[in-house]
Amino acid sequence: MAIPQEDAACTGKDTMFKAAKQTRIFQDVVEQIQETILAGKLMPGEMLPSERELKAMLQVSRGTLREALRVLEQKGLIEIKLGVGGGAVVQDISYDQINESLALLIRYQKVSLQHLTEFRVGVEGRVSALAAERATPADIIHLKALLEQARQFAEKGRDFQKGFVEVDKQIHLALAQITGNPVYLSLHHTVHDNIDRYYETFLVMKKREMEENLTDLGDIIDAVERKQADEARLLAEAHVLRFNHYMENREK
Amino acid sequence: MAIPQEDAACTGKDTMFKAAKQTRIFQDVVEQIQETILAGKLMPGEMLPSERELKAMLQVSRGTLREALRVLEQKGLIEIKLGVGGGAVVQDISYDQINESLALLIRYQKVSLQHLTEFRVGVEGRVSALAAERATPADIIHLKALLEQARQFAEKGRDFQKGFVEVDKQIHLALAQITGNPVYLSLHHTVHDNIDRYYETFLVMKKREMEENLTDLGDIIDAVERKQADEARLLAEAHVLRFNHYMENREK
DNA sequence: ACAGTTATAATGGTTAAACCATTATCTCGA
DNA sequence: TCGAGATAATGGTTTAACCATTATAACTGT
Repeated sequence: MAIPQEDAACTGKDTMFKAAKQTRIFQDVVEQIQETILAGKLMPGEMLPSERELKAMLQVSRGTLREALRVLEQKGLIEIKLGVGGGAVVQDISYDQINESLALLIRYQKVSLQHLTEFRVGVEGRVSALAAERATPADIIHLKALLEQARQFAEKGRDFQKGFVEVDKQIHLALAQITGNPVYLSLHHTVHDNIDRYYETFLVMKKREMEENLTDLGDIIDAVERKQADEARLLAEAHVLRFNHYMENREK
Repeated sequence: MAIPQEDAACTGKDTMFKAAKQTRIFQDVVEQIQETILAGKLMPGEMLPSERELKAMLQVSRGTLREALRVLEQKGLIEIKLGVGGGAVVQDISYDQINESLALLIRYQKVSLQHLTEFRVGVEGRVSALAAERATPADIIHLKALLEQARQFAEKGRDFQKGFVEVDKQIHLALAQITGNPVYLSLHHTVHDNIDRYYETFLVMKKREMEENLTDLGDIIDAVERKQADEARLLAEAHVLRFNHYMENREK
């Protein structure tokens, strides 16, 4: 089922009419190049013509063309390389743009850690439940391998906290992948790119807490293996809350 | 609890070092202006100096300055107005940028309607559960007023489908607001800006289906009023699924 | 023949000055 | 008083030149 597309310029509601004439030529250039990329005529990794060629093709000045390229770069559609053989390279879509948007929301202080954590509780719960319904035997093997890595970090004690936290993250990533839903994958990156700086600053886990957390993860994976969606959801929710709790306790 | 901030330029992981010297002057201009805005020295609605003044203040050429302004505009931090008294106006943060990012993901065909709906099921379930825990008497009154509007549309029949769907959306928005978590508010807008075009294209509800849906909404609001979080969650999940079902049935 | 060095040229980054298009405001006349 | 036109400030565009970076070619010494 294909999603009905719409001119990317108007993502809002009043799509009935667009401005009769937009005086901004660079916008037109942005749209032309963007459509070319999104239509698949330019694949990730391929290069656009050089600025001097493009300006001739599009019949605009170099300044105008460069303003258009800045917009496309900011959208994450292209990346510019310097020097001979340089130029605009088409990028594969990534989470960077969404992440930066959320980062701006945070910096505008519309979103606090508490908000982000509360949201994460819901997402991880849902992800774990879906994973429980969909995990293949191969997925379970992968999860258990990650769990074993986590166990080794945990038993080595607090000096290996960083490694432990990293594996913890990978387990949640693996669960998101098991859902097969790219929205959860995107959110995983977005949330962690914006929440990890916290962990690096405030999170300090004792060995006992790592083991506690390890038990959480083991229980979640166990519930997933037994395909107990609701149980997995509740365990994951509690796990995220507990994880966050370590941080809040340290802070004061 | 304040979120530890980080240079906006590097949202990624390897924040240990940044490029020793970035040759791009306009990036520096972007950062200077962005920091000024995010630090609150320029509030939404206020204007930046004119391009000719700015270029003098920043000691850069107008072309370079304009490339920086294009980036800031694309980030949603400023908006440019034409004519006398025109210029760059600082914008309040909005969901537009996140929405556009998601729209790009969809157009890159990484996200389908099925994915989006599945995600929405989880979110609306969680939102309803949180709303059940937090709704004030005033919130309940507001919800019931919206429900009454929906009832009136439903009883007038299919010619008022558009109005009915609109009120349905407002109810979900109200629930998101009750959670008090701006992340859910942002997601509501993002999901709907990207899913509504579907409804406009494929959704056709008979009077009976509208009444069915009305019952759903009534049950959810009832569960919220009785503070039955789990019940509200299950009802909301079923509601979104059913809503989506109307569309899929029509499509074939 | 090879390795290291230098020169070349293509490409993005920047500057400057001029002109065009839009629009708020002022001025003037009916 | 009000409308029409003039004025000027502001963003949008063009041009042409130069700077900075870098892949490649040419060169040079061993």
